Amino acid sequence: MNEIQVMESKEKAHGCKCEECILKNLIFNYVPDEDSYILCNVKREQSFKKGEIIVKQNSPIVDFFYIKSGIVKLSKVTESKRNHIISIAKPHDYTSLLTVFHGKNYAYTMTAIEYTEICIFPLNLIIDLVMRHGSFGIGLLKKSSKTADDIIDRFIQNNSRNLRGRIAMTLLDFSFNIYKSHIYELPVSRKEIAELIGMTTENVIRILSEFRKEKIIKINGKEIEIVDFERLKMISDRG
Amino acid sequence: MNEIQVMESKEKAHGCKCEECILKNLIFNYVPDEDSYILCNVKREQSFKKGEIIVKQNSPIVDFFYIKSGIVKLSKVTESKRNHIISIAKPHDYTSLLTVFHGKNYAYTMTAIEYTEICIFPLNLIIDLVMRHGSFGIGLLKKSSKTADDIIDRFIQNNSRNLRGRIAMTLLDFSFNIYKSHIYELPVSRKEIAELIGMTTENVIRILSEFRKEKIIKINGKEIEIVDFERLKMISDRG
DNA sequence: CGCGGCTTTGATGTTCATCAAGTAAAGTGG
DNA sequence: CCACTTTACTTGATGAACATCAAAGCCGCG
Repeated sequence: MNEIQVMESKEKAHGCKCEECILKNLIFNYVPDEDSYILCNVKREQSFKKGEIIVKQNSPIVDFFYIKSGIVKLSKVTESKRNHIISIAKPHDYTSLLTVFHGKNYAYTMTAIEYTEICIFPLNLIIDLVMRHGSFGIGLLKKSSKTADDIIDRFIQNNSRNLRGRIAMTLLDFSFNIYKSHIYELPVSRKEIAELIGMTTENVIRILSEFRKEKIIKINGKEIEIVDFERLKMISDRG
Repeated sequence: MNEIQVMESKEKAHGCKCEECILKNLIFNYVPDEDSYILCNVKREQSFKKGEIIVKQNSPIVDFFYIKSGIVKLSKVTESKRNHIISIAKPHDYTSLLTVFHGKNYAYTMTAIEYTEICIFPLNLIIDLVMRHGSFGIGLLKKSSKTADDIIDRFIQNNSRNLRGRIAMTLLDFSFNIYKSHIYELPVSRKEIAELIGMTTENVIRILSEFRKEKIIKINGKEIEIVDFERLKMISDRG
């Protein structure tokens, strides 16, 4: 038995490699060993390059997605053909909870905006597990209601700000909740920011330039550095 | 045994009076008889007059609410002291699903905007039932994800319309989804409409007046009559 | 190399919030 | 029940915020 074989055998014994990652997460805490074993054996793992579509709006729901690593955007086109970004999700953060339980087709398109690894489970299996383990259902309910509340909250926050406030909020959001750094590479285009916070691309650019001229941020293509954190926070709060 | 006593005895046998109403509803289908009996005995029913607060934002979560009859608004004040209406809920339509499973305090204030009857269950009981009946969990997940998706959708719809479009959408929404009539009494003030669709009270009034002058609707205080349905629909779609 | 998508800046006009001021309606306390 | 206060409703005028249009540079990709 070489080293790789030993490792593979260990993985089998524990169910699967991402067990630690999954167990850390709220949801999968609740399933007993023998079932998490099934869960692991049935799941398939798939990776997506920046820009690749994970699943398309309106395609029939068959799977349940879990973000293992990377960053994903959820978007939707309305009848008026306008594209809207609903949310930007990070690992463990969003797990395709919305829609899958009540709809026939996915309501949102999921796109990788960085290299992303997704764990894919047949929805039937998830439902079956909820049927057999109420506590798992509670876990999903918690996660799902949190996700929804967060999205709704972002909409309200967004709507009660002017454009400068929205951009400031978005920059701070990336800094705090995704990259945990005052300097980072924007994973989205100016156009996508516009679609996320409901304004035009031109004004996104214009306001980013304003912030640069006011020495609040430094811009280098997609790289953003927050220089004057206090002022950015103030603009986000007052705006 | 007089008639009333006979009826009361029948109710006990079935659990409780609203059993039919509850069973019609998605959620409570999934609980077996003996448990729905508990559910009925523990629940308390309470009625609220127009304008009365059912539960306040930030108060600790203890109960799970179910709208038996009436109309309810969900609202929230942001740090900037602005009030936002998240949703207007009708019977069976919304059951305080958001937040209750993940939060410690209610995220939204619930207010009766018409005479409303609410069934109140201790949240612990609901959680206990999900633990014991996975299918009930599925029911709640369905309902909760539907509710969230609807709210998110309304936000997107709203944000992609100009003010005339928003007002048109709102009037049609009341007509179709709540009153199922082309003539109805608005249950909310102009100010509340403004808080629901994110604009100023003055402009709500202004645009309602415009619609009146353009003979699209008739207004008599709170009474709205949709006269030119086609044009209203067009304004809602194009706006 | 050229095409399409992304980015940038400027000019222009529309949409909408804000301010102001007045009427009507609905509570409130004596 | 009436005077009083407050809240809801209404219209107009003004300016600010924002979308739209236009034009040009940039970059990656076939």
